[in-house]
Amino acid sequence: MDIADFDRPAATVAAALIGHVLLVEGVGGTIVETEAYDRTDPASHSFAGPTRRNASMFGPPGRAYVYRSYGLHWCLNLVCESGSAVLLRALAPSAGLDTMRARRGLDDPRRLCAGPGRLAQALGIDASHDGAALDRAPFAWGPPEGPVAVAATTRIGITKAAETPWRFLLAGSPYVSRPLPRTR
DNA sequence: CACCAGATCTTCT
DNA sequence: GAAGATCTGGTGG
Repeated sequence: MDIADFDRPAATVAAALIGHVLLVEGVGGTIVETEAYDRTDPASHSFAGPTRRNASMFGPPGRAYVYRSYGLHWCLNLVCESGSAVLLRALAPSAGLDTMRARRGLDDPRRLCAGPGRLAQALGIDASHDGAALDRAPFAWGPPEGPVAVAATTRIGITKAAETPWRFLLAGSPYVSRPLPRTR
């Protein structure tokens, strides 16, 4: 991902990010699950306009938006077009496994980064990263290594706009927080 | 595996 | 003062 690529609709960026490698201080892996949120979306923190918490969502694209979830967890978003962002929900861990295991207090690689709170904990993300530029340290990026099969489905944990298919997955990945719903 | 309660706190109404 | 873009550990099939 080039920094300029973030200045597009969140759903476009969310799909394009699948398969890229994200590292924070050299720790991370391949992005396998994302969700998009934008200004016109009732489920988005930005829906009601700028506030103290969501200020980063209305700042320049290509930066981080970090918020506290349920008073317990940090969640990492990547800011796109003004008022929109992509929530990182899961990685396939590939770098700094020992660091992630220590931060998470468990071994199972499938559970190290499967979920927004878990991912942020494994990467050492907290409020100090809010507003940080994504094209310099501690962040580093790598392109997909081959063809990427992206699947789209509904988002998780929301009550408004629950039917909007803005959750993107690396098809078949065992590292997602929840599998693609069964079709029939 | 499914369901549920509890933890914990910032933000906005 | 209520509501969360969640996670974990418990219980019961």
